[in-house]
Amino acid sequence: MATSGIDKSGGEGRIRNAILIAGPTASGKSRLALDLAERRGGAVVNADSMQVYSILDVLTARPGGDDLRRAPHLLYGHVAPGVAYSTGAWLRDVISLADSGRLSGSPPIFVGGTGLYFRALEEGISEMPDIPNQIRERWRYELADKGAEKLHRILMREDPRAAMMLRAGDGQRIVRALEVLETSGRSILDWQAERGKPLIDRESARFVVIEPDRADLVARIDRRFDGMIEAGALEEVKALAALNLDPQLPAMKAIGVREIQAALAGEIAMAEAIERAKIATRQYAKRQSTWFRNQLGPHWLRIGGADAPQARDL
RNA sequence: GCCCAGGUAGCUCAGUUGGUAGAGCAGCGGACUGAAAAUCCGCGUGUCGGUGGUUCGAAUCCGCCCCUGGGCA
Repeated sequence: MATSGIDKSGGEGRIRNAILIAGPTASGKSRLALDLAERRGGAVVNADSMQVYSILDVLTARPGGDDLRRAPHLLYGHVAPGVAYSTGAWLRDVISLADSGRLSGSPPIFVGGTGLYFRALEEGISEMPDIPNQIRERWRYELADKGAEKLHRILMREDPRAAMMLRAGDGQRIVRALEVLETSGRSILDWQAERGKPLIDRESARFVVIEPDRADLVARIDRRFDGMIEAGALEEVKALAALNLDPQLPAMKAIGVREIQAALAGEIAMAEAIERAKIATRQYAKRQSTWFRNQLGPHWLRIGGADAPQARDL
């Protein structure tokens, strides 16, 4: 019998009967997940890198109010914006949930737009060491100071195999390779070769990705952002700004934060800020769609088109 | 009505003395192994307002017309 729960007997996928729902921003995936959770009695688990942050209630379109009463929501808004969260941290949080038994009994529904999180769920992630803050800060400073090409040359000298896998302009990944090498004395390629263990049991899981019509999605994005402004996005950005956080932190890069801050500072008109945020959201949705189209395997059920996805279809 | 400044890519504009055009933004496609709402790579998508003329050749020069903005009436 295929009971829901955690398989601790080892190896393959400890989370059974999971339902994974991926989709670009504003595609209606949260609603779909909630409908499913109500029908099946499962918990909704966030798989979105920005909805984990508190304060950013409106701008990340995080479920709230009634939604939270209709079904349990896990890993939403549980991280302070001053924390530099990561894929690895998210995976650890999922493991804790699984170990605590909160994902058993009914199908856990993972929903979000962060492709890398779904990959980590499906394939696991290798256990690289945490990078000491001092090392991390130094390489980021070097990047800002000297530029990606210069760091790429350093990596070419220290770890030529890793350097050749990366573009000379891709500062973020170059820094990652350098800090892992310095911290562990091992190439990031060697770490990456040690695939982690899948967290979900593949056989009992269901994989769904929403692929909305592009023009339709653009219209939804515009409408939704206007709604965010009405729902208090400005106050939210003010509250975030009051924390005086490093603008490099992930939470500070949520779409709309930079744009609205610029408008509040009088650098640009609010209408301009809104337009820019809508554009940034469109571009983000496009990157998500590209990922889902090309990175998700054939076992993912692709739904969408003109009709809004319905829970009863699954 | 007259004078001036403009009409070139979806938008804002560049285009030297004539040789059928190019930047930024937008858009499109792609990559992605611990910042992923991040980071990076690739691609010009065009009746050069219209029409007649000069010329081997016109976005570039000339005439007329249309449109937009400003000024004078």
